[in-house]
Amino acid sequence: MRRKTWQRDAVRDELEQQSGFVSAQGLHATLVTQGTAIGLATVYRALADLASDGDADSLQSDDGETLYRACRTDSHHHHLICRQCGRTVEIEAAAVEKWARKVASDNSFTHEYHVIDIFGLCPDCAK
Amino acid sequence: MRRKTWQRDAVRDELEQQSGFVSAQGLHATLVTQGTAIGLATVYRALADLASDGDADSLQSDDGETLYRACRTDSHHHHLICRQCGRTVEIEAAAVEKWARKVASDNSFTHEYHVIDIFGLCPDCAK
DNA sequence: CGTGCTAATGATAATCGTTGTCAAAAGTAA
DNA sequence: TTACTTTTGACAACGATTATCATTAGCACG
Repeated sequence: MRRKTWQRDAVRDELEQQSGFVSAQGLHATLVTQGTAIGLATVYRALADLASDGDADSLQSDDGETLYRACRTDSHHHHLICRQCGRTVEIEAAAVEKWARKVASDNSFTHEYHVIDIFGLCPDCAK
Repeated sequence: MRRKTWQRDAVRDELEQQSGFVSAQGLHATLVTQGTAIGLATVYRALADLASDGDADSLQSDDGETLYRACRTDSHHHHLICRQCGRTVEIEAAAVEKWARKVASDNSFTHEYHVIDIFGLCPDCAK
């Protein structure tokens, strides 16, 4: 049985506050800076639980960190992210949304959600 | 100036021998088992060079390893993943690949790569 | 051929994200 | 309350990767 603790709530709330993907360490640092005394291991555990409950997406960044994002099934958007400076551009993806839903239903998968993000080098960092 | 060494050749040859993705450690182990005395750090460096030269693809596995594959542009694919049991279905995404590249170039981003994964509940887990 | 310069190697130490450990603290049902 | 059990958190441990640095060996060029 999963118990309700203020730590889990704090992690969930802070994750929902974030616009994009965050690392466990980053989220922990944010919480601590805000005056929330919470252990790093607890943040890792809370995020792992959120991800396995389907309340968060997770993916591996190219430098080996696990990144998390609050799972928004309603209105979510995608990002084009510069891997050098972190600059992001919001992108329209209606066609891809539809494609993702179709792939899922073609394979009889339900409760579909997806992680679609594009990375690259922005013009300024390309030189 | 990049010098030619038998170690780099050994890594490249062995990588081309492999059918799918391999980790640096795995490739090193294979080489050593075959009687090739080569250092682990050298394998890491050779693979990183191959990847940055565009001769190999690299990606992060879900357990945090960097995996390498000799570059074959026709075998890039994405996954439909059951978030309950982990069962995965490989999916073709040629149209989405093209879309991702277009989004990147429309915004003058170069060296594009993307994270596209679809999650859901497979038929068995849906009940 | 040497000879000199310097990139590459490899054993090992260091780093970094993450997970395991375990005693203490706190949620929950009675 | 009480009893039981999960969760927490400080810290140790772990595994993949990277840095260090003395040694080795490509690769011009004489």
